[in-house]
Amino acid sequence: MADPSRRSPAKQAAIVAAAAQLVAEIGYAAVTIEAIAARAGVGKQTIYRWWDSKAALYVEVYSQMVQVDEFPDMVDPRRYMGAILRQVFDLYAATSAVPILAGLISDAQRDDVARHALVHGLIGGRGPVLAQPLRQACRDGRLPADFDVDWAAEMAVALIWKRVLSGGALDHAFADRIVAAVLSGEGGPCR
Amino acid sequence: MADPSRRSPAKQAAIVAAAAQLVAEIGYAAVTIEAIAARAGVGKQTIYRWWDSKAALYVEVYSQMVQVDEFPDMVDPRRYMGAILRQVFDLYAATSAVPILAGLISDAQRDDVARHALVHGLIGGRGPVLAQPLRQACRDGRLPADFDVDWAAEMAVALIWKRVLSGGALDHAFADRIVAAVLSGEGGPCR
Amino acid sequence: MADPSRRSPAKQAAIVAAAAQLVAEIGYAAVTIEAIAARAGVGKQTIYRWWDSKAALYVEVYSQMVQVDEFPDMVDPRRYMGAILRQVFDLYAATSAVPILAGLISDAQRDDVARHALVHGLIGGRGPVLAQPLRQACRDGRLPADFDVDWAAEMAVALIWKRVLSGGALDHAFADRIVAAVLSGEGGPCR
Amino acid sequence: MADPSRRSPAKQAAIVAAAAQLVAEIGYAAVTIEAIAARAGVGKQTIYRWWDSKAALYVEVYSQMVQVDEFPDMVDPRRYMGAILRQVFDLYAATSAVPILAGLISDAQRDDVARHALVHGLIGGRGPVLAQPLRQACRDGRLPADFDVDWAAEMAVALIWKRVLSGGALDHAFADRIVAAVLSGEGGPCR
DNA sequence: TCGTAATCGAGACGGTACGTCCCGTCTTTTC
DNA sequence: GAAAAGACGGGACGTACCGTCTCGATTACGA
Repeated sequence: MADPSRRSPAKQAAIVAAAAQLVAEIGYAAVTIEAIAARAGVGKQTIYRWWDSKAALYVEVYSQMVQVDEFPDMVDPRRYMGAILRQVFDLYAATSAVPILAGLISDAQRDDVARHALVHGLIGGRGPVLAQPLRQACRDGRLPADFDVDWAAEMAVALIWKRVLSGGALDHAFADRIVAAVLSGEGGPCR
Repeated sequence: MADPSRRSPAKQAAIVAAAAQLVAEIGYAAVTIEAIAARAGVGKQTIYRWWDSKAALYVEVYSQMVQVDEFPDMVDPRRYMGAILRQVFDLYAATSAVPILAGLISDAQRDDVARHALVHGLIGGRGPVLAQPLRQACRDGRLPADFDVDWAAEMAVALIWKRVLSGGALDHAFADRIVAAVLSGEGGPCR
Repeated sequence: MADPSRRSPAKQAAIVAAAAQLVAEIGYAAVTIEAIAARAGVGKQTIYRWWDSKAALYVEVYSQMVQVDEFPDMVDPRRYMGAILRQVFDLYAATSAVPILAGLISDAQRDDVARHALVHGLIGGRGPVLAQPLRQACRDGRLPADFDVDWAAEMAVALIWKRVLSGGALDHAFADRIVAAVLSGEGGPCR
Repeated sequence: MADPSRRSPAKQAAIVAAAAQLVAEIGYAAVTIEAIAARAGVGKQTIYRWWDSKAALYVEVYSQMVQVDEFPDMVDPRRYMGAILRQVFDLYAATSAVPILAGLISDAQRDDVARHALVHGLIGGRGPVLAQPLRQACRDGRLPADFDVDWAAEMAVALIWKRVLSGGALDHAFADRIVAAVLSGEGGPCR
């Protein structure tokens, strides 16, 4: 879109904050660009200048919300993945990230930005966070060399999306179950 | 709503057919109730009389499309599940069921009918088709007594939804992978 | 429409009564044929069989309501006309005739039956009741031979319609004023 | 409603013009807001933003159409009133004002804007144009001090409405008759 | 210190679809 | 075999937002 360097940081923050508030208050589906603009004290055009759509804006809101910044040690893949997932789920519990993620998965059926974000890992693929460390572990022998990292990542993402979409619990127990399902069968040798 | 016995079967079929055609032609998101009514040669009200929303209508379209009517033998849970999934995926390949299912999962975030249908397995949960036979197998000893059928079903559904939503392949190979992931880890070959 | 002799008098009465009730309760504009049918315990078709439209039905309701049956002596045109008008206004006060008449005048702009009824005196022209006796009075010399009966009738009707439409008072004082306005100027010689 | 200073004069004119055309072509009752919007090349909402209803819009159309701008001398009330009425009737003959006025009187039975406009003389009451000069004439002695201006105005309006509603002629002869009926009886030639 | 340009709020605008209402006709079912 | 009950095609309603487009008021900067 427009040159992001020209974004007024204050306005941008106000918009993102307004968007986050509104999801919490009325839910993703009920939020309109007009409402965000009004809440942020900003013209509609100012939003459209920087984001193509509601979904595009919420991709940014989501990624600011769910910022994994402390990466655990990658000694044991199981431990690592569990730690990451628990951290993410804690963020989910503390923010409105889950309804946003649900809204984005939903919007991905009609919005290109959301679709692209989901498919290309900004959100769902969790490429940098999930897949790469596992790939490294394979190379290092902490996972079998033929371990199918992509499949593991797909399973994890699938399980998370499913609960996000259907309102299931996203707690530590679920995190452990995901790790078990994704790493135990094939991961046996790692033990 | 209204007394279902007064529903005109011809109209109902015309509406469902029009809805199915339109998804195939322009995609779920682009379909409007008005377009369905026009295509079916029907007043808009005739649609609203019997269905609360586009999603409610497509729940019916979907379940007519994906009618599993030949149930394989339940001797081996693995074989059974694989057979069921392959059958469903064949129906998916032959119809517009996948975009509809994606649309419904999407709409479930804003439409109660779709949400209810999804949660209660009429569509995706595959409750009767997937879970019950597995439960039976546990009771019969063909699966370990402590096999977690609900978790197995959730995994299967999650994997399918994920591919439906992100446009991944839904072929026999995928069916086999689901079976492996869902039944091998805990179950082993029925011990 | 259909042969009126085949009307079931009971149903017809029920329909007319329901129509009268409904005007009193919710006003002419808000009444629908469906509501009348429901209230009368009758199918919509039964109403349409006998009347072309809501307006056509209310023409009948109105004329049953405002039935002038006691005609005063026609010795003095002024007295006669005053008596007639007072009688009509008393009926107006006792029934829902005024809102019905207002509704009919209104509907006459889009309903042929109402327009015809208004123009041809069933309601407004008051031909039989107003004009003819005056015409007779001219012939008898109780009014000047060149007295313009049509103009007198038009004035009377105009004044009544105006108050009916704009919600003005329709009382005995108004009746007297009409008589004065319509008969005094020209009627001088009658005195 | 909205801030009138933001109204686009061009759109507003286009809408009013479209409305005027359509009455002329298909009659007041058959005109729909949708048709006006389409004809004016305007979104429906743009009409609803500035007018509450079809009637509200036509109040404006009518008052633009029937703009009395040359006021005759008020020396002789009879002459004055006759001149005004002839002027108005000439405008009626030259425009679609009569069907609009009929439609508005009709709509006043179900639309508050039309009712208010009619009652408060913006349209039919002709309050400022008819009543005030007569009132002045009373004060100046050109009419008897006890001349009932309100009644005179009511009679004039009533007669006009009646012909408007029932399609009677609105010509100079009618204008003269109104003047005669309204001013001669009580007033005599200003005595 | 001031013009002058860019920026931005506010929201009007054309447009699309919504879900509702009621019309007048047609169909089914019940008595 | 008539008529209640109400489904039906149709058309307009008034509303909600979309994404684009003016408009002034407000800044912010170069002269």
